[in-house]
Amino acid sequence: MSLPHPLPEALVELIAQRFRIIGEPMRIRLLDRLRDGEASVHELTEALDASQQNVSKHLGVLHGAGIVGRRKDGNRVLYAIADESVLELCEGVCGGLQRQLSELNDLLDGVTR
Amino acid sequence: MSLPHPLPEALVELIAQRFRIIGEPMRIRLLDRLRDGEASVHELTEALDASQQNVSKHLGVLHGAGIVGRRKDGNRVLYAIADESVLELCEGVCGGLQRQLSELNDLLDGVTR
DNA sequence: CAGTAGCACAACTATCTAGTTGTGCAGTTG
DNA sequence: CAACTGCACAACTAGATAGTTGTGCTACTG
Repeated sequence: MSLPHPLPEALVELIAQRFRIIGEPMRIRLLDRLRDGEASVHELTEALDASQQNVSKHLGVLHGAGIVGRRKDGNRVLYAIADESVLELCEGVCGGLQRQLSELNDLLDGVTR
Repeated sequence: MSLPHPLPEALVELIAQRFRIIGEPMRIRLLDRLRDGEASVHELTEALDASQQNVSKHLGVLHGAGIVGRRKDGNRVLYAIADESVLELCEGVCGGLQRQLSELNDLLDGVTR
């Protein structure tokens, strides 16, 4: 376990902010789509059936946090995942939820027996 | 990589919600304190210099999400971490931030040379 | 070059939620 | 038993932010 203890306040804020950034369904959807590879705002707009301004806004947040990278190509801007560890965090959440589910299942099994 | 792709919408919402729950500094602080072991609302209130109602409220959210467990002891209620994977998520964030920092450092090194 | 496409920024609004104030119930104690 | 402690719930407010509307700049094209 490499997590400092007690957590310094600055780190608490950083960690919390990071979670808040990815605690938004639209941003997770964007990241999920970007797993297929680099995409333009326009492509993402169509893929997610959202407005261009909205997609651009969310991508701005992800870019500001260093989670996605961006490059220009003519009048298009292409985004790609820059920080894969964010997907690992999603995996971690899924793992944790799975664990909780199976614990619940064990409980329910105990009840029905 | 065990993360489903594409992510089902229900899973997107679950993941996002999970991140939002821990995207709150006070909740991270509570979890950090609970790393020392089980504690009552009163103890947590004093440790974090917050109001009892506020602490109780946040603990309620964490408990609802299965992140902390709770047991009664007389007129005291004791909380403990029930889902350690949440701390692993924090570690993951720290690891990711560290990676970003060192990439930035590499960039700055390149500039100063 | 005029018109079009692509994108990010500004301004606005509705919604959500953290923090606060107030309250009442359960448990403890003298 | 009355007074106190501990805690969770309700109600309220201020602030943050997602989504939307509007806009203007850059790049492309016929």
